[in-house]
Amino acid sequence: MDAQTGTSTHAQRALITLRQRILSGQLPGGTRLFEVALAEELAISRTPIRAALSQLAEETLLERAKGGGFVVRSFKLADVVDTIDLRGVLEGTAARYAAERGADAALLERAHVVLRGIDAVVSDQSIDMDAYSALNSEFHLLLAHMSGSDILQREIARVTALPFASPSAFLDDHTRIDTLQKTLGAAQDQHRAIIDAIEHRESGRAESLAREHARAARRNVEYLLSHEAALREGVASLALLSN
Amino acid sequence: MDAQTGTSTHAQRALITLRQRILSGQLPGGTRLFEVALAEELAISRTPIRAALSQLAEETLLERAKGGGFVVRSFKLADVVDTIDLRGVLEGTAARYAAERGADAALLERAHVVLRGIDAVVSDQSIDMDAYSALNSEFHLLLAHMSGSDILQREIARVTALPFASPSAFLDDHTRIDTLQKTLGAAQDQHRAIIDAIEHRESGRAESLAREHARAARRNVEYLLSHEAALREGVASLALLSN
DNA sequence: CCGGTGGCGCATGTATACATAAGATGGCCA
DNA sequence: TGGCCATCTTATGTATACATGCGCCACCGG
Repeated sequence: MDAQTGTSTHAQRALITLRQRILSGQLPGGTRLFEVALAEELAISRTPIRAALSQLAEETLLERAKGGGFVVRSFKLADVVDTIDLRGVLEGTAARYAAERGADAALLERAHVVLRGIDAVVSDQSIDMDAYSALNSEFHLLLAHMSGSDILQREIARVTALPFASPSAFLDDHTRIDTLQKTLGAAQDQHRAIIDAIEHRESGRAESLAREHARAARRNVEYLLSHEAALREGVASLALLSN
Repeated sequence: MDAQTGTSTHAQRALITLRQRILSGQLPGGTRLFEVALAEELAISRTPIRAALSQLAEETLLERAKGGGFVVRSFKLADVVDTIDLRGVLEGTAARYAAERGADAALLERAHVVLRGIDAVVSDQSIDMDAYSALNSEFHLLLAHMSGSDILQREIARVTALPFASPSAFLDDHTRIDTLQKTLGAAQDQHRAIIDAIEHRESGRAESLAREHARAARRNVEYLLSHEAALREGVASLALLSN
């Protein structure tokens, strides 16, 4: 019905609208969301609004307030760093499991295909960031899958859902091409090393490498944040930060 | 209003009732929950039922079905083991952070008090399991708190919410006193070692110890499951398992 | 001037009627 | 006899009216 969003129900559209507003910082952390106000603004009834709010709470973007109601979750700078580190810990565990238990051959093969794809993108003169982002995301997805643990995979997906903890966060903020190429090249080296460790069943090495790989993303954030407004401006992934 | 459950709203009561049914295995994994049926049975309208179902989805006990509706999440045996291991990984990270960043003095002091309390309970002739359970839970809560990371603390709380991943799961299934006392004594040694490592800022040791501590719980589960029906019967924490 | 108390208003809780879409079912036709 | 289509059932989606409960503010009494 709704060609714009591709969804049919009011609740779905409200969910998408509100999520976008939270992620963009338009609804800052700590903001309380009132059902009636939202219902009037979106021109629908309270019922689909409540459904949307519930789902946003599942995504951890909202928290239930005491005595009912929802409040936009607020993220401090330390939370961003901790979440990225947490992703490193979880992906490290995934890599370790893959090495210990043995990764599925088809997944490993696909990983090599993805790695070659990233090579092609990075070596190109003008880097296609969308293509890189897609391939990078798939690599991290494959890594989680290789763990062979549904529980772990699910948990990684949860943490990764936060925009600043996504493997492909902070990719669109590199102004100079040479710096970007160097950064992506280093990340790619780590990708290769992780797969190599998994294939050689070196679980400790695999875990350490995956952790360190996330650490690079953390360094990137810390660099962005140390330069305050100048760089932080226009970094979409950080729009929902509190301070 | 409701003296039994101590809650006031219909949604709260429905939440408690349904959660109990899922955890007890009365509603097996894969069961689809129909709003109308539940509403009639609990003699309330669909609205509070939907509220309760949403909250159960937040607790990961329910999953949203394609095309709407909710299904009871099903846990395989491997999921139990993986979740306990995941707790170990997360608590290991908490212990490492505490060692690296330095734990709050008040929390450390409280931890020592708890450890002395556990000593008293364990050395007693007939062990007061409720007292042990409460102290053990508090110890693990303190550990998460010592990490100094809200993100990590929250994630540990999420994982720990599952009954079989709780630090105090599988405590009421020990028939012989001597075995129990030995088990709890070993766990207590690990508790002490973890705190010692944190106090001496030995982060690697702290992380390893916390992981191994969870591993003990995992061994306990694997033992229970290897003896099938005989032991598994009557272990409340495992009631919601699929097979 | 201060403290308590009453009421009022707002936000969520609840019930219910109606809309809609997807799946089950039965019959009909090839 | 098998497959397809219409229809009907059923479950969720949505709107709306009413209930409830809590907090705030003002007013009154000391």
